[in-house]
Amino acid sequence: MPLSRPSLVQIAEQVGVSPATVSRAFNRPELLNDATRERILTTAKRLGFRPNRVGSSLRSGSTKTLGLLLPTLANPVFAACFEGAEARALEAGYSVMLATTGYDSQRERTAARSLLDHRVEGLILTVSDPSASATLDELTANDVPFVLAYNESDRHPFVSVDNRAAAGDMVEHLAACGHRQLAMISGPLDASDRASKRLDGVLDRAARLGLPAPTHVSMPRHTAADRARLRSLLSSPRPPTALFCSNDLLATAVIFELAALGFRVPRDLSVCGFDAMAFGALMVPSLASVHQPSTEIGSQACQELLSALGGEGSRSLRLPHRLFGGGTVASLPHHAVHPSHRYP
Amino acid sequence: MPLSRPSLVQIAEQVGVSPATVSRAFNRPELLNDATRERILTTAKRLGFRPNRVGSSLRSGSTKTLGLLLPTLANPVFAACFEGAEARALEAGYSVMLATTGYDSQRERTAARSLLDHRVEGLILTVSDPSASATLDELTANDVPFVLAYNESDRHPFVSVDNRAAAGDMVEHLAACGHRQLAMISGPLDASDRASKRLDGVLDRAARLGLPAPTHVSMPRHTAADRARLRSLLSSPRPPTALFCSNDLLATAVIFELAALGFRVPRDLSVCGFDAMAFGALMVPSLASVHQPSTEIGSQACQELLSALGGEGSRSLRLPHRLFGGGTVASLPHHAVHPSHRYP
DNA sequence: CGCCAGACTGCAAACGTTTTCATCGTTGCA
DNA sequence: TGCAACGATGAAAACGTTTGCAGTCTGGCG
Repeated sequence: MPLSRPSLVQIAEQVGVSPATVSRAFNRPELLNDATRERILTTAKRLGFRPNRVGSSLRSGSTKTLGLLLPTLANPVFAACFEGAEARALEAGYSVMLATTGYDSQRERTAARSLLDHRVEGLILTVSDPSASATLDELTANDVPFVLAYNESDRHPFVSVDNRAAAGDMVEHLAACGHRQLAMISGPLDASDRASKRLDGVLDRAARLGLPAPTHVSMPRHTAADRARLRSLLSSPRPPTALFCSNDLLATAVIFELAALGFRVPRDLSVCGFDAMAFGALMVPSLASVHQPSTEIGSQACQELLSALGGEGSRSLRLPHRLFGGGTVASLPHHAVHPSHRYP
Repeated sequence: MPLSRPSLVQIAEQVGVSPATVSRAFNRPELLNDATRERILTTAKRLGFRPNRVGSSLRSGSTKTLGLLLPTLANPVFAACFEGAEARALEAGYSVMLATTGYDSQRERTAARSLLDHRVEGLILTVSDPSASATLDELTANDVPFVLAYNESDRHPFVSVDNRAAAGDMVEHLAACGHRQLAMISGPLDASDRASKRLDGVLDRAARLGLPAPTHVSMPRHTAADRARLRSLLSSPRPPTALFCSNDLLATAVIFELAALGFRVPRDLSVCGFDAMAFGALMVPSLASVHQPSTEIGSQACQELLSALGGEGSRSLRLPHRLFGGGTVASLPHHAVHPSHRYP
């Protein structure tokens, strides 16, 4: 029952060997005589010794720790990302230090600094705008390896889906269901490049399909729907028949507010989201959405970071997305829908 | 553009003072002559110096880091707990190291060990069974301060709601709505003492109210509903009219499976959950549930841990729960409901 | 003038490891 | 027999801080 955990040297004294030998018993066991190794290991266990990573990190210069910097865990997408990254890190013998930013670029910087102060060896992070991020500049200047998650960038390694294409696919689905007048609903665009890319994808694909230009409504927060803005959108001269929300949390909030405004989904209006969180599939009606593989985004980002640390450099990855048709999108009855446009 | 970040001594050399003085410039600025302090701080900034916490931790014996050990972040309850704890820790100048256990007591132990190896100064954790947990024993033996979150225990400090009472209150609500034959649905009881306490609460309160003894069905996982078990429950001689699920995720899954079995909620069957995750309020119909203040559980647990570290000892706290009536629970029409039993 | 307090700073020893280099037997082989 | 090579271990110097102690200098006061 050791009051303060024993150190290497205490074990060394007990066993009657040098500290170096004890260290080797844990790190390079094959170097030791079987007998000594056993002797060391047993007394170590008896005294409840575990090597102090602080000392080890200081001397070796490696903390075996990765930093993870995400907007919020309230969005299950990021929670899954963490779990993916954590699992992969664990396999590689790394630990993970998590910090959240609340979509705030100020906190983004201070949190990143804090992680660096702890001497994490690299970072996985999601930033507001990777093309103009003080945090990323700082990381680059300090030669800290990092991999972006969810962000897309042509200057930095990232792991994400192809947000443009994914949003486009959803537009295609909506069009196939007979919708022509679309609206995109998002949070503040400057706090999420994902939302921007998705909006681009929506506009682009709509144009390509010959639909009238979708309108865009920006909500004050990423996950809450403002009733007034919603009302004014729907009372415009040519109101949309389908609302594409930039994430599932927002989509759910929108559906809720629509109910309050007297609109029923999907009878009066179709709604879809993005992320395909597990929850959406259980909603009644189920939420139409585009699935992005968050756990894999986390684990792959971790994988890329690890190989960067291993000196192999890291690629950027666009993982496949998948369209989830759902009950919240209805086919407009008065439109003939070409069979090839149907989704399962 | 420093290739490897400079150290205290480099700054000291640059400025022409001793390392001790540089250290003081950051930790005890009031001890220094204003001029020297300024000189140090500016060159430190110029060279991009930030004190290395590894060295600092080693020497001072304090890492200013807390460990957080939770079952899974896939449950928003725990995600919120993290955010609460993180925020409080940040205020106190602490960082947080998070690890998840997946409800697995094996991983529970190894993850706790890993956190201790990092020399976290204390732990906030949720275990399967606090009354028989090898992990807790180990923590106690090593004199590591810790606070349980969500668990209740008479041997260890904890922060939670009163699960028994909370579950009881929901039973009361159901009874007030005219339900008499209840069923409790949970995951494996041995992996969650919360579920056990809630079941106790249900049985106890039902007995007290003179209801027939509720049946209990255990699902293989905490968040997934097994269709077969559900079917057999509902085809029993006296099927329940209301299902109390031990958490909201499970409740949602149950509602989904019920739909597949042809039951509509709440017309054919009432369903309620526990946790009152934000999401449930947005469901249509909204999910009846018992709210537990997860963010506060996290921040208060952190608070208690901090005061334990400060030597003040830590209390156990039962935070107030709150009943959320919701659309998934219907009043049985053929029952007169006493007005005093109504909930807002 | 002498002395002391106080303000400021430096010296050097830790903290718990890892790792290079050296040491010392032993063994294999010519 | 001599020598190289090898296996097993130790000595000691780092890694970047913090901190008790001691030192220097200044000014104030008797």
